[in-house]
Amino acid sequence: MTWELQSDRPIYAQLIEQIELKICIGVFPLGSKLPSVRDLAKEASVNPNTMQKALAKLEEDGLLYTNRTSGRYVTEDIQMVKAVKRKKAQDHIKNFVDKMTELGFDDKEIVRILSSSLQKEDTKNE
Amino acid sequence: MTWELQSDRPIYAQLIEQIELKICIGVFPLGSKLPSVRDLAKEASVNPNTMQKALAKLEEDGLLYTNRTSGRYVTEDIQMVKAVKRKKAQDHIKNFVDKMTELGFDDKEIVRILSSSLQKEDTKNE
DNA sequence: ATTATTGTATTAAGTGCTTAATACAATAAT
DNA sequence: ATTATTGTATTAAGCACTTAATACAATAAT
Repeated sequence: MTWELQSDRPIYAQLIEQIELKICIGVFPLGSKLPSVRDLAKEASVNPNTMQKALAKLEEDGLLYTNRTSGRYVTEDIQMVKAVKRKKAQDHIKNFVDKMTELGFDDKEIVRILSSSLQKEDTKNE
Repeated sequence: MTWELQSDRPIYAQLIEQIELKICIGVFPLGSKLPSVRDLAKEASVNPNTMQKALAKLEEDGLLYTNRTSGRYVTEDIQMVKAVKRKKAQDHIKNFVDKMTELGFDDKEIVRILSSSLQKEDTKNE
């Protein structure tokens, strides 16, 4: 997985989400050391200040911590990471259901449409 | 339904989405006359210029048309409106599936989690 | 004919985000 | 001891978005 940044939302907010995701799925493992701010910024093709802004927020949330000049590390609190993953999934679900409900679909229709949509995807590789 | 604007994305983009939605679900019926730019801006608590920017884009897309000083109207092309609704639903589905897949859920899990999530909502009113 | 309403355009100011270019203190590496 | 790397902070500039205050032409309403 790489960095995918769009121009229609603040970059720092997208960085926060994507770093959270990388932690959740193990690209940045529990307790591991992160690349430096400057290296991460290069990787993502953003200004170091922008990356720093994102990292500061994640640190504030407890997902990262800093050893002054040794570098930045991912939390070792597995419960915290699991909670983040759970919250992300629930947010996606709520957002999806809200949007589909706005459009006029009821719960049964939402499940049916999603299922048939995934069904179609399956058949593409058969 | 009213206007729900957040500060983390351009307002004009949110206006476009919400006006499209209002057309899709009949708040602004096919062929009907829209309130004036100034009135819509008041309703949504935004600057007339911002509302104008959104309306201009919708007109460019063909969803609205203008009679120079008589006002602005919703298209009478029901197929176009249906297509917009279909696309919106598909976009929501793709976005949801992509996000959940990123998090590590496979197709079956996605359907199962969504179903059980909606199930829980049901039981709240029983 | 006059007035009010329509969409549209322009200019100026303020805000938040991003980049660029530095700089500094702490400490790991040599 | 010296050097390189770390996170962090500051200042200036540019950009897009938003608001505010106007103004204008066309035409519906009176």
